[in-house]
Amino acid sequence: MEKDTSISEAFRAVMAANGNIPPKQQQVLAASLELFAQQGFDNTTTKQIAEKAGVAEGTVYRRYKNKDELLAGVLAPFMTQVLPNLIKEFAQQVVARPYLTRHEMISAIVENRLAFIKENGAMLRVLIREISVRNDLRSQFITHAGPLLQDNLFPVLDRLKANGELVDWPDSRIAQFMIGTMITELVRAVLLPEDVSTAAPVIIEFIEKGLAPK
Amino acid sequence: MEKDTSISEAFRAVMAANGNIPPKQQQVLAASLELFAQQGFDNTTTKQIAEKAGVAEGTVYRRYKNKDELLAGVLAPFMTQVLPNLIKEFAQQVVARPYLTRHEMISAIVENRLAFIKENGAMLRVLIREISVRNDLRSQFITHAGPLLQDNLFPVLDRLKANGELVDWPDSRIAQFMIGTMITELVRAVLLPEDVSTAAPVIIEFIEKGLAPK
Amino acid sequence: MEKDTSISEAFRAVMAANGNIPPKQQQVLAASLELFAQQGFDNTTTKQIAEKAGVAEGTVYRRYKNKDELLAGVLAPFMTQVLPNLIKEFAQQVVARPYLTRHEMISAIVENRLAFIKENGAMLRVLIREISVRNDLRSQFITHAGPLLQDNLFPVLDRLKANGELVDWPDSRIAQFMIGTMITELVRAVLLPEDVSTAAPVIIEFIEKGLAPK
Amino acid sequence: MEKDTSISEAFRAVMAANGNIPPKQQQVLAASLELFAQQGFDNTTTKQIAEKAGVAEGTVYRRYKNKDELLAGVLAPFMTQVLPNLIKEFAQQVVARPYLTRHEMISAIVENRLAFIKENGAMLRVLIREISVRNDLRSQFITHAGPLLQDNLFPVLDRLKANGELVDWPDSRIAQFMIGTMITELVRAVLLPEDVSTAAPVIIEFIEKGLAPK
DNA sequence: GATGAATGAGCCTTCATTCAT
DNA sequence: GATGAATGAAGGCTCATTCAT
Repeated sequence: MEKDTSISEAFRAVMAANGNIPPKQQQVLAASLELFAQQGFDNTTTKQIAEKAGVAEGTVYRRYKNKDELLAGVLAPFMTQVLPNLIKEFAQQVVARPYLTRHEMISAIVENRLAFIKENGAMLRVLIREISVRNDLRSQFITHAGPLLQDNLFPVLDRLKANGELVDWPDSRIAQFMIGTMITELVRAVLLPEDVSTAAPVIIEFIEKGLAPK
Repeated sequence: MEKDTSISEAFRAVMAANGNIPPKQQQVLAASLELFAQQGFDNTTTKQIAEKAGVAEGTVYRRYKNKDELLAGVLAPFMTQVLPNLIKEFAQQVVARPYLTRHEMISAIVENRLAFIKENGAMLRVLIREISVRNDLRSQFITHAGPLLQDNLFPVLDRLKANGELVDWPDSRIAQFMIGTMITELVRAVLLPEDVSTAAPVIIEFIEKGLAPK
Repeated sequence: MEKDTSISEAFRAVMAANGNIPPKQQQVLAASLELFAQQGFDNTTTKQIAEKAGVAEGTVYRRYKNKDELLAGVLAPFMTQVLPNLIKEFAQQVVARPYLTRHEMISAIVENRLAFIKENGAMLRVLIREISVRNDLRSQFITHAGPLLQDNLFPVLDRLKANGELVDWPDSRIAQFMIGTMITELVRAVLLPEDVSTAAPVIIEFIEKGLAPK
Repeated sequence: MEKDTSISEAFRAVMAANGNIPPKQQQVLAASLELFAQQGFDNTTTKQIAEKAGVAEGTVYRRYKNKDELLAGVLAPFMTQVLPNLIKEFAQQVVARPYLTRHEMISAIVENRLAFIKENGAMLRVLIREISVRNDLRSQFITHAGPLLQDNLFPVLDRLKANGELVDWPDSRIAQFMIGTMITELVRAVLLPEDVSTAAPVIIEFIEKGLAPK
């Protein structure tokens, strides 16, 4: 289950799916992601990208008109493909079970989403870093992620609340705690890179107890 | 308790305490912090800083040899003064009570630390953003924050664990959940800036339940 | 007498005569002329030329080694074919008449040369613009046009002068005034594009009177 | 009366009048004009300008945000200062005389305007070259020069026409012939640079006869 | 012959930094 | 100490040109 940490499976899958992206441009995207994650967008030069991708600098600009569009090109597939698939996949696992318990739901989310988060850590780090400073990205993210949660996660939460399985807080708050707690694992990986303990069980327990009804 | 979202009380206190920082340089620091938080370090020019500070560009360089030192100058007081004071203040509130409950501890942390986080949101955002990309800052942060937690928070956690008040997880994990959950409030403020609901009680309840022993 | 403002009859005739120019290259030449006239040589990219010509960028380079040769390819037929034919044609109209009047000569020149100038305005504009900056083009032009005038126009002028029909100025000066006055019509067309008044009679009158003997 | 052909008196006067243009920026303007005239705007690099002006490349951008504004900076004083002064100066010479002859008027125009044209040849060449390709410049020129002629030259022409001194053509046409004929001297200077004969008398005679009433 | 992806030199421009006043 | 004009290294980007298919 351990994947190449620099370029995620999901990313590669997206690029493969987009069969029309020529290989050199895929190398450019992959190199960009890696460098953006390591050094930040602003500290990465197009020359570095070209070198790491093994292409000329001009090639970087064949598909992407400028550096900003390159960033968009790196993040867009994540927002429009990876994220939606992920959340819908979750919904499918869960929506069919009428008597879902809190534990089952949270396990379903955490267990393979956590692997996903670690696997896509680079992309997530770039996304989070740039969202904090780019209004266009922020609103794009809200536009994409908001409805996804609203349509796929919130109905499940409401059902659990109705069944007395879940504390009666607004859905947005519950999502904040669930997602937030998972993301702390990303931060932990940055601050304590040597730590490799499997965190999933602990995280599941923390969220599960934290979200129990009073 | 007065809030100034751009330049925090704590920041001003530090600068005032450092009586040897001349007023123009304080303006430079304040302008830098604000601009770094709004636009990011890399997207902020020294010209913008000079303008907002009401000084000439050359003046920015009197005390700070270069832009990197200016960033250090903005963040260092936070790391070396604000953060230590904050944690030690917490320790004093808590260390004297032999039969501290989990609820009391978490309330003590959340209640005024949350206000602090919001108040110093700008600084924290700059810190978090730059830590993710600057190794020097990251190790500096770990060097400073690690021992502080080790010395002031972890003993308290150990005592609560010994009293059966707290789940038996490693201290670092407990800290991760506590601090992480609080920081989700920062993120929430960025993504949903219009939301102003008081989150403290909910956060306390979530952490408290989440960290209860099985 | 059909006008096509973008690609002149004369130009097409030249290209047709040069039977060895393949059609794609003719399209390239035509597109180049049009774009050079509209935007200037330097502001025209080979990509634009390729697009307008409906060929691939590489095809532009099959016959013309580089962009400069393309410019030469556009202007050369004008200099070596069109211009000589034009002047010789004029000479034939005029040389046979021993008692040519000033009016007859100037009418002969202006009347259909003016149509020619307007028709080939694009080419002339490119030529004039680039001559002012390219020494090779300038000397090439002088080499071609100088003898043509010398051989075909100047003898006629001399005869008229001998007959007391023409003011006794150096031939080069007389040519300057005749050609210059006609070219003002080009400039007028650029500055006042909406104006379409027939200028020929006025121009003939102006030159005719201006060149009368004292 | 011979002036430095590269940087005209008028240009220097304008810059001196604009007392607020610092010397380095004047050097930049002068170098730009010279290079634009010699090589054309597009073939001149900012590096060349900086070198010729004896400044760093960055200095070129202190006053002018980009290369286009530099071109505007070179030409604007000509359009807004030099040209108006020139035409008004002419009007003063001529407007007071109720019984002005055609010869007097044309002499007044040609005699020192011709010197001016040669003196400012560089600027005029840049202006003419760029007007043919830049719509903004063209309309700016029309906006400036049109009314100037309308207000200062045309009334004089009308008076002469009323007095039977001038052929009855539209003012714009008369202006076209007068100005056009003078500008042929510029072209002649480009094509026959070695020729230094004084052309003024011949030009005056040509225009004067050409514009005589029938 | 034709294509168009790829190249990379070189351009315009920005901006952290210096230093004479 | 303060100023801000000047610097020049370095970055983003363009586009004429090449060449494998």
